[in-house]
Amino acid sequence: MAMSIQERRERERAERERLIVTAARELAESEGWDAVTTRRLATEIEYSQPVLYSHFKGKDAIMAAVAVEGCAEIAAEMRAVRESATDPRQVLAGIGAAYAAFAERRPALYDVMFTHIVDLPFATPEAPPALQEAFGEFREAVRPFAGDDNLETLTETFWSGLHGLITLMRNGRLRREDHELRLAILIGRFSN
Amino acid sequence: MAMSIQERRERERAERERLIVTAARELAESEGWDAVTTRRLATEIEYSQPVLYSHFKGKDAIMAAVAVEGCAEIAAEMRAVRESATDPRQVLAGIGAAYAAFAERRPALYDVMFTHIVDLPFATPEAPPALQEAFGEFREAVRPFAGDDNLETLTETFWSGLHGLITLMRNGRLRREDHELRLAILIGRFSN
DNA sequence: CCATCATTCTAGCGCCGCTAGTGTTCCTGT
DNA sequence: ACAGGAACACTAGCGGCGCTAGAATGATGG
Repeated sequence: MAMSIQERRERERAERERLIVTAARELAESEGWDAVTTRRLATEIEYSQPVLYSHFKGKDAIMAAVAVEGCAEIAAEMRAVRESATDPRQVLAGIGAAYAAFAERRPALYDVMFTHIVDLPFATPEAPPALQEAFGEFREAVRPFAGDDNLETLTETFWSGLHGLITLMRNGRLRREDHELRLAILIGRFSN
Repeated sequence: MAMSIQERRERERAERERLIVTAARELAESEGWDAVTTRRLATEIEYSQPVLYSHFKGKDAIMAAVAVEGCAEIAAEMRAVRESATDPRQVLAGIGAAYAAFAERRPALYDVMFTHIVDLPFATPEAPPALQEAFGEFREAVRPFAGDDNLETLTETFWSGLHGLITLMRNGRLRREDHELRLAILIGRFSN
Protein backbone atom coordinates (compact mmCIF):
# COMPACT_ATOMS: atom_id res chain seq x y z
CA MET A 1 0.00 0.00 0.00
CA ALA A 2 2.57 2.57 -0.99
CA MET A 3 1.40 6.15 -1.18
CA SER A 4 -1.40 5.38 1.24
CA ILE A 5 -0.60 8.22 3.58
CA GLN A 6 -0.58 10.70 0.78
CA GLU A 7 -3.75 9.19 -0.58
CA ARG A 8 -5.51 9.59 2.74
CA ARG A 9 -4.44 13.23 2.92
CA GLU A 10 -5.72 13.90 -0.54
CA ARG A 11 -8.97 12.18 0.26
CA GLU A 12 -9.43 14.24 3.41
CA ARG A 13 -8.60 17.35 1.48
CA ALA A 14 -11.21 16.53 -1.13
CA GLU A 15 -13.76 15.89 1.58
CA ARG A 16 -13.05 19.24 3.14
CA GLU A 17 -13.42 20.93 -0.21
CA ARG A 18 -16.85 19.41 -0.61
CA LEU A 19 -17.64 20.49 2.92
CA ILE A 20 -16.85 24.07 1.98
CA VAL A 21 -18.96 24.02 -1.16
CA THR A 22 -21.87 22.38 0.60
CA ALA A 23 -21.73 24.80 3.51
CA ALA A 24 -21.60 27.76 1.13
CA ARG A 25 -24.55 26.45 -0.79
CA GLU A 26 -26.67 25.72 2.26
CA LEU A 27 -25.88 29.04 3.84
CA ALA A 28 -26.72 30.86 0.60
CA GLU A 29 -29.98 28.99 0.19
CA SER A 30 -31.10 29.59 3.74
CA GLU A 31 -29.93 33.17 4.29
CA GLY A 32 -28.91 34.51 0.91
CA TRP A 33 -25.48 35.19 -0.56
CA ASP A 34 -25.00 38.30 1.54
CA ALA A 35 -24.80 36.04 4.57
CA VAL A 36 -22.06 33.98 2.96
CA THR A 37 -18.98 35.79 4.20
CA THR A 38 -15.61 34.12 4.42
CA ARG A 39 -15.67 34.50 8.20
CA ARG A 40 -19.10 32.99 8.53
CA LEU A 41 -18.23 30.17 6.17
CA ALA A 42 -15.05 29.45 8.10
CA THR A 43 -17.03 29.25 11.34
CA GLU A 44 -19.55 26.95 9.69
CA ILE A 45 -16.95 24.44 8.56
CA GLU A 46 -15.05 24.79 11.84
CA TYR A 47 -11.81 25.90 10.25
CA SER A 48 -10.11 29.25 10.09
CA GLN A 49 -10.57 31.70 7.23
CA PRO A 50 -7.26 31.08 5.42
CA VAL A 51 -8.15 27.44 4.91
CA LEU A 52 -10.73 28.55 2.38
CA TYR A 53 -7.99 30.18 0.36
CA SER A 54 -5.95 27.00 0.27
CA HIS A 55 -8.80 25.38 -1.64
CA PHE A 56 -10.16 28.28 -3.68
CA LYS A 57 -8.65 31.41 -5.14
CA GLY A 58 -11.29 33.52 -3.45
CA LYS A 59 -14.95 33.83 -2.64
CA ASP A 60 -15.87 34.00 -6.32
CA ALA A 61 -14.28 30.62 -6.94
CA ILE A 62 -16.34 29.11 -4.14
CA MET A 63 -19.46 30.58 -5.68
CA ALA A 64 -18.46 29.19 -9.05
CA ALA A 65 -18.13 25.73 -7.53
CA VAL A 66 -21.62 26.05 -6.08
CA ALA A 67 -22.85 27.16 -9.49
CA VAL A 68 -21.49 24.04 -11.14
CA GLU A 69 -23.34 21.90 -8.60
CA GLY A 70 -26.50 23.79 -9.42
CA CYS A 71 -26.04 23.19 -13.14
CA ALA A 72 -25.88 19.45 -12.62
CA GLU A 73 -29.03 19.59 -10.56
CA ILE A 74 -31.10 21.61 -13.00
CA ALA A 75 -29.86 19.51 -15.89
CA ALA A 76 -31.06 16.38 -14.14
CA GLU A 77 -34.47 17.87 -13.46
CA MET A 78 -34.85 18.98 -17.07
CA ARG A 79 -33.76 15.62 -18.38
CA ALA A 80 -36.38 13.91 -16.21
CA VAL A 81 -39.08 16.14 -17.65
CA ARG A 82 -37.98 15.61 -21.22
CA GLU A 83 -37.97 11.84 -20.80
CA SER A 84 -41.38 11.72 -19.19
CA ALA A 85 -43.22 13.52 -21.99
CA THR A 86 -43.50 12.74 -25.68
CA ASP A 87 -45.56 15.48 -27.32
CA PRO A 88 -43.07 18.18 -28.35
CA ARG A 89 -45.33 20.94 -27.09
CA GLN A 90 -45.63 19.26 -23.73
CA VAL A 91 -41.89 18.78 -23.60
CA LEU A 92 -41.21 22.45 -24.25
CA ALA A 93 -43.83 23.55 -21.74
CA GLY A 94 -42.55 21.07 -19.20
CA ILE A 95 -38.96 22.14 -19.63
CA GLY A 96 -39.90 25.78 -19.25
CA ALA A 97 -41.97 25.08 -16.15
CA ALA A 98 -39.24 22.94 -14.62
CA TYR A 99 -36.64 25.63 -15.24
CA ALA A 100 -38.83 28.32 -13.71
CA ALA A 101 -39.72 26.09 -10.78
CA PHE A 102 -36.06 25.45 -10.09
CA ALA A 103 -35.37 29.19 -10.05
CA GLU A 104 -38.26 29.69 -7.66
CA ARG A 105 -37.30 26.85 -5.38
CA ARG A 106 -33.58 27.64 -5.22
CA PRO A 107 -33.23 31.36 -5.85
CA ALA A 108 -29.73 31.68 -4.44
CA LEU A 109 -28.52 28.78 -6.51
CA TYR A 110 -30.13 30.21 -9.62
CA ASP A 111 -28.56 33.61 -9.05
CA VAL A 112 -25.05 32.30 -8.75
CA MET A 113 -25.54 30.18 -11.84
CA PHE A 114 -26.99 32.81 -14.13
CA THR A 115 -27.01 36.34 -12.77
CA HIS A 116 -24.00 36.81 -10.54
CA ILE A 117 -20.79 37.46 -12.34
CA VAL A 118 -18.57 34.46 -11.76
CA ASP A 119 -15.69 33.63 -14.00
CA LEU A 120 -16.96 30.38 -15.39
CA PRO A 121 -16.56 29.61 -19.07
CA PHE A 122 -20.04 29.48 -20.54
CA ALA A 123 -20.64 29.54 -24.24
CA THR A 124 -17.44 27.69 -25.08
CA PRO A 125 -16.31 24.06 -25.28
CA GLU A 126 -14.52 24.56 -21.96
CA ALA A 127 -17.79 25.12 -20.13
CA PRO A 128 -18.52 22.61 -17.34
CA PRO A 129 -20.17 19.44 -18.66
CA ALA A 130 -23.14 19.92 -16.35
CA LEU A 131 -23.77 23.29 -17.92
CA GLN A 132 -23.53 21.95 -21.44
CA GLU A 133 -25.92 19.19 -20.52
CA ALA A 134 -28.46 21.68 -19.19
CA PHE A 135 -28.22 23.70 -22.38
CA GLY A 136 -28.52 20.46 -24.33
CA GLU A 137 -31.85 19.76 -22.67
CA PHE A 138 -33.11 23.11 -23.82
CA ARG A 139 -31.85 22.45 -27.32
CA GLU A 140 -33.61 19.13 -27.64
CA ALA A 141 -36.83 20.59 -26.35
CA VAL A 142 -36.64 23.44 -28.84
CA ARG A 143 -35.51 21.35 -31.84
CA PRO A 144 -38.97 20.35 -33.06
CA PHE A 145 -39.89 24.02 -33.42
CA ALA A 146 -36.71 25.31 -35.01
CA GLY A 147 -38.05 25.71 -38.53
CA ASP A 148 -35.75 27.95 -40.52
CA ASP A 149 -34.05 29.42 -37.47
CA ASN A 150 -30.64 28.28 -36.36
CA LEU A 151 -31.20 25.79 -33.56
CA GLU A 152 -28.49 27.03 -31.22
CA THR A 153 -29.53 30.62 -31.57
CA LEU A 154 -33.20 29.85 -31.16
CA THR A 155 -32.43 27.88 -28.03
CA GLU A 156 -30.46 30.77 -26.61
CA THR A 157 -33.35 33.09 -27.30
CA PHE A 158 -35.88 30.82 -25.63
CA TRP A 159 -33.61 30.43 -22.64
CA SER A 160 -33.23 34.19 -22.46
CA GLY A 161 -36.98 34.59 -22.40
CA LEU A 162 -37.28 32.33 -19.40
CA HIS A 163 -34.35 33.97 -17.69
CA GLY A 164 -35.87 37.40 -18.19
CA LEU A 165 -39.23 36.35 -16.78
CA ILE A 166 -37.56 34.91 -13.73
CA THR A 167 -35.15 37.70 -12.93
CA LEU A 168 -37.56 40.55 -13.54
CA MET A 169 -40.14 38.88 -11.35
CA ARG A 170 -37.74 38.19 -8.54
CA ASN A 171 -36.50 41.77 -8.47
CA GLY A 172 -40.05 43.01 -8.11
CA ARG A 173 -40.23 44.36 -11.64
CA LEU A 174 -43.12 42.07 -12.58
CA ARG A 175 -46.24 41.19 -10.65
CA ARG A 176 -45.97 37.71 -9.26
CA GLU A 177 -49.57 36.72 -9.90
CA ASP A 178 -49.24 36.68 -13.68
CA HIS A 179 -46.19 34.48 -13.76
CA GLU A 180 -47.95 31.40 -15.10
CA LEU A 181 -49.69 33.46 -17.73
CA ARG A 182 -46.43 34.98 -18.95
CA LEU A 183 -44.84 31.56 -19.02
CA ALA A 184 -47.70 30.26 -21.15
CA ILE A 185 -47.36 33.16 -23.57
CA LEU A 186 -43.64 32.57 -23.95
CA ILE A 187 -44.13 28.86 -24.59
CA GLY A 188 -46.87 29.65 -27.06
CA ARG A 189 -44.68 32.00 -29.03
CA PHE A 190 -41.90 29.45 -29.29
CA SER A 191 -43.99 26.37 -30.13
CA ASN A 192 -45.37 26.73 -33.59
CA MET B 1 -39.23 89.04 -1.12
CA ALA B 2 -40.04 87.28 2.12
CA MET B 3 -38.70 83.79 2.52
CA SER B 4 -36.03 84.51 -0.05
CA ILE B 5 -33.18 83.34 2.14
CA GLN B 6 -34.88 80.08 2.85
CA GLU B 7 -35.75 79.75 -0.81
CA ARG B 8 -32.14 80.21 -1.78
CA ARG B 9 -31.10 77.53 0.71
CA GLU B 10 -33.64 75.13 -0.62
CA ARG B 11 -32.53 75.85 -4.16
CA GLU B 12 -28.90 75.23 -3.27
CA ARG B 13 -29.87 72.06 -1.51
CA ALA B 14 -31.74 70.84 -4.56
CA GLU B 15 -28.75 71.67 -6.73
CA ARG B 16 -26.48 69.69 -4.50
CA GLU B 17 -28.84 66.76 -4.62
CA ARG B 18 -28.68 66.78 -8.37
CA LEU B 19 -24.92 67.05 -8.13
CA ILE B 20 -24.84 63.87 -6.08
CA VAL B 21 -27.05 61.94 -8.46
CA THR B 22 -25.13 63.13 -11.50
CA ALA B 23 -21.79 62.31 -9.94
CA ALA B 24 -23.01 58.86 -8.94
CA ARG B 25 -24.26 58.20 -12.43
CA GLU B 26 -21.13 59.41 -14.19
CA LEU B 27 -18.90 57.47 -11.86
CA ALA B 28 -20.96 54.33 -12.35
CA GLU B 29 -20.97 54.70 -16.11
CA SER B 30 -17.25 55.28 -16.34
CA GLU B 31 -15.95 52.84 -13.73
CA GLY B 32 -18.86 50.62 -12.76
CA TRP B 33 -20.98 50.54 -9.62
CA ASP B 34 -18.23 48.91 -7.59
CA ALA B 35 -16.30 52.15 -7.89
CA VAL B 36 -19.22 54.14 -6.52
CA THR B 37 -18.43 54.10 -2.82
CA THR B 38 -19.78 56.69 -0.45
CA ARG B 39 -16.24 57.94 0.18
CA ARG B 40 -15.41 58.24 -3.47
CA LEU B 41 -18.70 59.94 -4.18
CA ALA B 42 -18.14 62.39 -1.36
CA THR B 43 -14.71 63.28 -2.74
CA GLU B 44 -16.18 63.71 -6.19
CA ILE B 45 -18.78 66.25 -5.06
CA GLU B 46 -16.27 67.90 -2.72
CA TYR B 47 -18.29 67.36 0.42
CA SER B 48 -17.86 64.96 3.30
CA GLN B 49 -19.51 61.58 3.46
CA PRO B 50 -22.32 62.40 5.91
CA VAL B 51 -23.69 65.03 3.54
CA LEU B 52 -24.86 62.20 1.31
CA TYR B 53 -26.97 60.89 4.16
CA SER B 54 -28.68 64.22 4.67
CA HIS B 55 -30.05 63.87 1.15
CA PHE B 56 -30.56 60.12 0.82
CA LYS B 57 -31.31 57.36 3.25
CA GLY B 58 -28.34 55.39 2.01
CA LYS B 59 -26.41 54.26 -1.03
CA ASP B 60 -29.40 52.30 -2.32
CA ALA B 61 -31.51 55.44 -2.39
CA ILE B 62 -28.87 57.21 -4.46
CA MET B 63 -28.84 54.32 -6.88
CA ALA B 64 -32.62 54.43 -7.05
CA ALA B 65 -32.46 58.12 -7.97
CA VAL B 66 -30.02 57.31 -10.76
CA ALA B 67 -32.34 54.54 -11.90
CA VAL B 68 -35.25 56.98 -12.22
CA GLU B 69 -33.11 59.25 -14.40
CA GLY B 70 -32.28 56.29 -16.58
CA CYS B 71 -35.93 55.41 -16.97
CA ALA B 72 -36.73 58.85 -18.28
CA GLU B 73 -33.90 58.58 -20.76
CA ILE B 74 -34.80 55.19 -22.15
CA ALA B 75 -38.45 56.17 -22.33
CA ALA B 76 -37.54 59.18 -24.45
CA GLU B 77 -35.42 57.09 -26.80
CA MET B 78 -38.16 54.53 -27.21
CA ARG B 79 -40.76 57.21 -27.83
CA ALA B 80 -38.59 58.70 -30.56
CA VAL B 81 -38.34 55.35 -32.27
CA ARG B 82 -42.04 54.70 -32.06
CA GLU B 83 -42.89 58.07 -33.53
CA SER B 84 -40.44 57.73 -36.40
CA ALA B 85 -41.82 54.45 -37.73
CA THR B 86 -45.28 53.48 -38.87
CA ASP B 87 -45.27 49.84 -39.84
CA PRO B 88 -46.09 47.91 -36.63
CA ARG B 89 -43.39 45.34 -37.34
CA GLN B 90 -40.82 48.06 -37.79
CA VAL B 91 -41.98 49.73 -34.61
CA LEU B 92 -41.59 46.56 -32.59
CA ALA B 93 -38.19 45.80 -34.10
CA GLY B 94 -37.09 49.39 -33.58
CA ILE B 95 -38.22 49.45 -29.98
CA GLY B 96 -36.44 46.20 -29.27
CA ALA B 97 -33.26 47.40 -30.95
CA ALA B 98 -33.38 50.74 -29.15
CA TYR B 99 -33.86 49.04 -25.81
CA ALA B 100 -30.96 46.67 -26.42
CA ALA B 101 -28.77 49.49 -27.71
CA PHE B 102 -29.46 51.50 -24.58
CA ALA B 103 -28.45 48.57 -22.41
CA GLU B 104 -25.27 48.19 -24.42
CA ARG B 105 -24.42 51.87 -24.38
CA ARG B 106 -25.14 52.45 -20.71
CA PRO B 107 -24.63 49.14 -18.94
CA ALA B 108 -24.29 50.57 -15.46
CA LEU B 109 -27.45 52.59 -15.88
CA TYR B 110 -29.30 49.56 -17.21
CA ASP B 111 -28.17 47.41 -14.32
CA VAL B 112 -29.36 49.77 -11.65
CA MET B 113 -32.68 50.15 -13.44
CA PHE B 114 -33.45 46.49 -14.00
CA THR B 115 -31.09 44.05 -12.35
CA HIS B 116 -29.84 45.53 -9.11
CA ILE B 117 -32.21 45.26 -6.23
CA VAL B 118 -33.31 48.77 -5.40
CA ASP B 119 -36.45 49.46 -3.48
CA LEU B 120 -38.36 51.27 -6.16
CA PRO B 121 -42.04 50.53 -6.67
CA PHE B 122 -42.38 48.92 -10.08
CA ALA B 123 -45.50 47.15 -11.17
CA THR B 124 -47.80 49.43 -9.19
CA PRO B 125 -49.50 52.79 -9.69
CA GLU B 126 -46.88 54.33 -7.38
CA ALA B 127 -44.07 53.53 -9.80
CA PRO B 128 -42.16 56.57 -11.08
CA PRO B 129 -43.88 58.21 -14.06
CA ALA B 130 -40.77 57.79 -16.19
CA LEU B 131 -40.88 54.07 -15.60
CA GLN B 132 -44.55 53.83 -16.48
CA GLU B 133 -43.88 55.80 -19.63
CA ALA B 134 -41.13 53.42 -20.69
CA PHE B 135 -43.39 50.46 -20.11
CA GLY B 136 -46.10 52.30 -22.01
CA GLU B 137 -43.86 52.53 -25.04
CA PHE B 138 -43.43 48.79 -24.96
CA ARG B 139 -47.16 48.31 -24.65
CA GLU B 140 -47.99 50.44 -27.64
CA ALA B 141 -45.38 48.69 -29.73
CA VAL B 142 -46.76 45.29 -28.76
CA ARG B 143 -50.46 46.20 -29.05
CA PRO B 144 -50.83 45.43 -32.78
CA PHE B 145 -49.70 41.86 -32.14
CA ALA B 146 -51.69 41.14 -29.00
CA GLY B 147 -54.30 38.89 -30.59
CA ASP B 148 -56.06 36.90 -27.89
CA ASP B 149 -53.38 37.46 -25.30
CA ASN B 150 -53.77 39.98 -22.54
CA LEU B 151 -51.89 43.09 -23.65
CA GLU B 152 -50.19 43.88 -20.34
CA THR B 153 -49.04 40.33 -19.84
CA LEU B 154 -47.82 39.99 -23.40
CA THR B 155 -45.88 43.21 -23.03
CA GLU B 156 -44.26 41.96 -19.85
CA THR B 157 -43.27 38.76 -21.61
CA PHE B 158 -41.73 40.57 -24.56
CA TRP B 159 -39.86 42.88 -22.23
CA SER B 160 -38.59 39.87 -20.30
CA GLY B 161 -37.29 38.34 -23.51
CA LEU B 162 -35.24 41.42 -24.25
CA HIS B 163 -34.05 41.66 -20.68
CA GLY B 164 -32.95 38.04 -20.71
CA LEU B 165 -31.02 38.45 -23.94
CA ILE B 166 -29.23 41.47 -22.57
CA THR B 167 -28.35 40.19 -19.14
CA LEU B 168 -27.26 36.73 -20.22
CA MET B 169 -25.05 38.23 -22.89
CA ARG B 170 -23.47 40.74 -20.58
CA ASN B 171 -22.65 38.12 -17.98
CA GLY B 172 -20.85 36.09 -20.60
CA ARG B 173 -23.52 33.41 -20.76
CA LEU B 174 -24.22 34.05 -24.44
CA ARG B 175 -21.83 34.58 -27.33
CA ARG B 176 -21.80 38.21 -28.29
CA GLU B 177 -21.62 37.63 -32.03
CA ASP B 178 -25.12 36.22 -32.32
CA HIS B 179 -26.81 39.04 -30.49
CA GLU B 180 -28.48 40.55 -33.56
CA LEU B 181 -29.65 37.15 -34.67
CA ARG B 182 -31.23 36.39 -31.32
CA LEU B 183 -32.87 39.79 -31.30
CA ALA B 184 -34.35 39.10 -34.72
CA ILE B 185 -35.69 35.74 -33.59
CA LEU B 186 -37.34 37.29 -30.55
CA ILE B 187 -38.95 40.03 -32.60
CA GLY B 188 -40.09 37.45 -35.13
CA ARG B 189 -41.75 35.34 -32.48
CA PHE B 190 -43.64 38.31 -31.10
CA SER B 191 -44.76 39.91 -34.35
CA ASN B 192 -47.34 37.71 -36.01
C1' DC C 1 -22.05 91.72 19.76
C1' DC C 2 -23.78 87.70 21.31
C1' DA C 3 -26.89 83.48 21.82
C1' DT C 4 -29.03 80.15 19.01
C1' DC C 5 -29.67 76.92 15.77
C1' DA C 6 -28.79 74.58 11.51
C1' DT C 7 -25.27 72.56 8.94
C1' DT C 8 -20.96 70.27 7.93
C1' DC C 9 -17.08 67.99 9.50
C1' DT C 10 -13.82 64.64 11.95
C1' DA C 11 -13.45 60.39 13.81
C1' DG C 12 -14.79 55.93 14.52
C1' DC C 13 -17.88 51.48 14.64
C1' DG C 14 -18.46 46.90 12.96
C1' DC C 15 -18.21 44.65 8.97
C1' DC C 16 -15.99 42.86 4.47
C1' DG C 17 -12.30 39.95 1.34
C1' DC C 18 -7.87 38.68 1.75
C1' DT C 19 -2.88 37.61 3.39
C1' DA C 20 1.73 37.83 5.89
C1' DG C 21 3.93 35.62 9.30
C1' DT C 22 3.94 32.42 13.24
C1' DG C 23 3.42 28.30 15.41
C1' DT C 24 2.38 23.34 15.50
C1' DT C 25 2.16 18.80 13.81
C1' DC C 26 3.52 14.99 11.39
C1' DC C 27 6.57 12.56 8.01
C1' DT C 28 11.20 11.30 6.82
C1' DG C 29 16.07 9.65 7.00
C1' DT C 30 19.70 8.31 9.88
C1' DA D 1 14.67 6.80 18.76
C1' DC D 2 15.24 11.09 17.37
C1' DA D 3 16.56 15.41 14.83
C1' DG D 4 15.45 17.99 10.69
C1' DG D 5 12.30 19.65 7.61
C1' DA D 6 8.20 20.27 5.14
C1' DA D 7 3.28 20.81 5.27
C1' DC D 8 -0.27 22.66 7.45
C1' DA D 9 -3.61 25.65 10.04
C1' DC D 10 -3.61 29.34 12.98
C1' DT D 11 -3.58 34.40 14.92
C1' DA D 12 -3.45 38.92 13.74
C1' DG D 13 -3.81 42.53 10.75
C1' DC D 14 -4.37 45.40 6.17
C1' DG D 15 -7.15 48.46 3.56
C1' DG D 16 -11.76 49.39 2.36
C1' DC D 17 -16.83 49.22 2.89
C1' DG D 18 -21.68 51.55 4.51
C1' DC D 19 -23.04 54.27 8.00
C1' DT D 20 -23.34 57.47 12.29
C1' DA D 21 -22.39 59.91 16.87
C1' DG D 22 -20.74 63.97 18.44
C1' DA D 23 -17.63 67.98 17.83
C1' DA D 24 -16.81 72.15 15.25
C1' DT D 25 -18.26 75.62 12.30
C1' DG D 26 -21.12 78.87 10.27
C1' DA D 27 -25.03 81.89 9.53
C1' DT D 28 -29.39 84.14 11.83
C1' DG D 29 -32.04 86.97 14.67
C1' DG D 30 -32.26 89.77 19.03
